[in-house]
Amino acid sequence: MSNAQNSELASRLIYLLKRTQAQMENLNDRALAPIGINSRELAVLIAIAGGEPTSQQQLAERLGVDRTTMVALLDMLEGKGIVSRHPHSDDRRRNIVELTDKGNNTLENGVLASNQAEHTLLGSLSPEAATALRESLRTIVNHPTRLR
Amino acid sequence: MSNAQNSELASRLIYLLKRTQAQMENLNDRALAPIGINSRELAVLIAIAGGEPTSQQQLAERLGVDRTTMVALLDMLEGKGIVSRHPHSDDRRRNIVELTDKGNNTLENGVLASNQAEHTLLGSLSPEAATALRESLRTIVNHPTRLR
DNA sequence: TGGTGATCATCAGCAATCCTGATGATCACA
DNA sequence: TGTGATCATCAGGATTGCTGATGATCACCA
Repeated sequence: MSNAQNSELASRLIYLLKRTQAQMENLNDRALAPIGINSRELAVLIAIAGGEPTSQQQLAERLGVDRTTMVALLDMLEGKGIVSRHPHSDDRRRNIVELTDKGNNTLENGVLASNQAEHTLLGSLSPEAATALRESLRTIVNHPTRLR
Repeated sequence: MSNAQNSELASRLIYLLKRTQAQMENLNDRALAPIGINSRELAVLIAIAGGEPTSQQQLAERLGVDRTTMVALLDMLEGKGIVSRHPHSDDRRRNIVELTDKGNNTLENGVLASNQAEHTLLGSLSPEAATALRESLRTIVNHPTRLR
């Protein structure tokens, strides 16, 4: 059995990725709970803050979620007073999504909490291995094998 | 802005892991489709083959899925004639889950297809980086930060 | 022998997530 | 002016996950 480890569950990438992602999400959710948001919502805040004010659809594409999912996500965040929707002055089909003052505050605290969660997840790796992991994932995500 | 990249979405581990996992699952599902199973089902087959014949609950724990989810998963696989359930002779509360002949065949072809999918996912990494990625994920999964 | 509590597989039900396909409002452009 | 495209939204279905209950079976002990 030359490459028997390849047929073991603990070596399958699909298994390792799913487990690691679930662990990261769990750590994130617990770190963010005191702030009143979850992992998904923090991602939305980062996406809003990290670029030009854009329409909901562009925001959804940045995040990799469906456009209809973004509606519910923003409904929730707007209900918490964290984001605001305004019709675009030049194109009233679009909504400009912005962070409120409270939203900026939540984003700042959320990023700090999430950094801590990442640190916990990577605790068993050397700093070099942790950096390499992040960079490898970036490479994979930025080098998408056309999925359609 | 010393570590501004840390507040960008493309550097967040939660984002990178979710995207990478989704890509892996997509590649796997497409590679496995001709065989008649999906990623989750292949994982079940590997878990069954990779250890002692066990109860459904032990199997569920190996895989990291809920015990009630395993019921539906096995219903599907049994319907396809890939696994079989037999009451344990010494403890008739338990079901012994085994691969049928067809199941062993499906497992073999499935692993080959999944290897190909992994190769595609890792195509943009050097062989060393790919190995390091897999090992780092193994380390994280095997070093669980107690999640409860 | 009988009784008590634990374990197993299963099921019903609920919540979260994702996607498809529609709708009405608005825009671009000929 | 009108035709087709784009935007946000909504309704609905499919998938997945979990909680709690059920009936069968077991371990253990009085």
